[in-house]
Amino acid sequence: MNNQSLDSVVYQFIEDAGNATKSLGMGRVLGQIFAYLYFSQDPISLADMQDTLGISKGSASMGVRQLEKWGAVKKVWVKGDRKDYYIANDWFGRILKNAVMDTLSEKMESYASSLGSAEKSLDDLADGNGREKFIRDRLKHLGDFHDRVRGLVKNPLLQALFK
Amino acid sequence: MNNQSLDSVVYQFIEDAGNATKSLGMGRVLGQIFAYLYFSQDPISLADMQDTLGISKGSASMGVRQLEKWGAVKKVWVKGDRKDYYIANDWFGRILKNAVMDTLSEKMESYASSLGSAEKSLDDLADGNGREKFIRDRLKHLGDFHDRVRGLVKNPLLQALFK
DNA sequence: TGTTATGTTCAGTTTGTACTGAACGAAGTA
DNA sequence: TACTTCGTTCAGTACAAACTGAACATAACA
Repeated sequence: MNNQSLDSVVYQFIEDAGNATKSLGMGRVLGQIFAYLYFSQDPISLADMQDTLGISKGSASMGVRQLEKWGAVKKVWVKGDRKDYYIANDWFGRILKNAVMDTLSEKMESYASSLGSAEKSLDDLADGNGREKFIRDRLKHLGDFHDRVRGLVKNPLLQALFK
Repeated sequence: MNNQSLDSVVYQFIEDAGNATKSLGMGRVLGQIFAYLYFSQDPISLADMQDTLGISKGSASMGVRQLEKWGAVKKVWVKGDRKDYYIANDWFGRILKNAVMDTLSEKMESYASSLGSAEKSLDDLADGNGREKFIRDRLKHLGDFHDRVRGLVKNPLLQALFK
């Protein structure tokens, strides 16, 4: 019932959040920073993060910038202080959507490019024999699926679920 | 228009697929194996994979097992040969769903467990002061989001999109 | 203008993970 | 029963990604 045991609950959660983001391939510090801000009533400076989380200056700076890019945290001004302060955003649907889009959309482009150049190469050496036909069909089937996933992302039904 | 240039198209695609799965955090060999099988008309043995992809025995064995688990490849018997042969499944919707579920569902459980133990700890030291109330509220909000994501996965609407 | 306080960058280091390959097990063959 | 052929396992290795921290950039202040 004192602040220290309250802190220990928060610290535990920060650790869990760090493990979560790490296991998702986003690095440990992202989860740690966000959890720290999310359970803090007051804005937090980069120096606070370094001290509390035991991370380097560079990690704090880069981590917070990544989170800002996804709309997970917001910079706020504290009167009479030159430091940058941050608070957590709590609109998780939006945050998740931004993060997923950011990490996936450029990959989708890259896949489309691979598919396209494979098709083009096939066209150049078309001879209509059995194996070429087979490969062309499979490529087509894969391309169709790619398009469906692409459309799925823009599906208003799915968009609504993130509200 | 000969088999060699056809091969080079396929090899290029295998490389791209390997890069894709790697950048998604699934390891390079999964993409390579699947692409190889997907563009092969005949069943492929583990030895074939080692030779063609230049990977180790262990990688071929473990990779193919992972893909089998997700329903991405299927074991087939070739008459008069003791080796295991594999072919690619082409129902991508099902494969993607299986893979996502497999990698995400246990994580979701783990998150639920973190949330639960944090709530329990809070209950034990409840004093109703400002900070404890704040943390409890944020925890509740996070738990609600977790439940919504959980429900989203089972949403028949979303399920249908994977058909 | 010099000094202090802060944020950013990136080369170097650490850490974690995918992959390797030798040893083993299992199951067929002679 | 000994030998051969495959598939599996897992300790060790190699490699890539995350993190560090010192050097630098920027801006406030005296």
